[in-house]
Amino acid sequence: MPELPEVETVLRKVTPHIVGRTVRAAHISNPSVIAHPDPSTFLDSLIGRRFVSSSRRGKYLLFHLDSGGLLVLHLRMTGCLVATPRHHADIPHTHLVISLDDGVELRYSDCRRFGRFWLLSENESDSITGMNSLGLEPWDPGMDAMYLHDLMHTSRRSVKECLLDQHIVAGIGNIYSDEILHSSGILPFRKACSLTDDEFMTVASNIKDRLSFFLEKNDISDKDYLIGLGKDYRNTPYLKVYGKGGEPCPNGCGAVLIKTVVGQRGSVYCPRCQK
DNA sequence: GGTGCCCTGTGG
DNA sequence: CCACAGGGCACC
Repeated sequence: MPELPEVETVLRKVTPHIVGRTVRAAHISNPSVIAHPDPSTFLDSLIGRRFVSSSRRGKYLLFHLDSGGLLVLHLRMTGCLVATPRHHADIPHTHLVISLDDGVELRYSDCRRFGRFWLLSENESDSITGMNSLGLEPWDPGMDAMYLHDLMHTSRRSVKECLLDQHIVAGIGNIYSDEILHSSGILPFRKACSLTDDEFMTVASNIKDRLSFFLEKNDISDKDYLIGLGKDYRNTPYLKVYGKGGEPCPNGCGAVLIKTVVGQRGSVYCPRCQK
């Protein structure tokens, strides 16, 4: 479920509760969310370590350990990460609980179990998470019209498929690709190679603009984050097209939004505003 | 590049 | 009941 703005929100809400804290214990109740064949090595590398910082790359969360190791998490569709007080009420589908030295518990729940944890030891080259082949971050200064042009102008894929391709720009998912393309006035099924230079510029600008907008809208208090179990993303009141097929275009153009499938993903667009 | 698959829950 | 869900991988 979560796309970049949601993952960044998870990072911001969880980080203050874990940095500086040491892992006292960890319990895996479902090893399928641990990417390593042997979860006990995962636990061995984690227990006793201190969290020194955290960061994000695309939709991956990175937790840096004092050992020089790196705990990596991808939430995929339904992953939720929350820091709770000790003895907080059980959260359904909890697969990993990391207990910290101040009593806080870092809990991972994931209904569909698509999410994954990895643990990279210091100096271990990362050939397992997929992070090393990610494209630029949306707000990287190099993520501009020329960058998109270079990676997309010979592609026979649709522009939407390219926006969803994490090797091009990291962090865009199905909701925000639709929002970006509506704001850009570009049909999702347009071939990427058909975009003009002006359109590449518009898309580059709207990627930054829309993701910034939704990141800001996702701001949430610690209390409400815990109540919502980290999945109350608060973007829905502000979505213009996603999930709104059959409704009037929010631009007031008079057309009705169309729901279709592009690149195997549900997609909504305005047949009048998007060319 | 297409397709299936990993899973569970929800809505039509 | 089936279709679908905000992700990404392995496999042709």
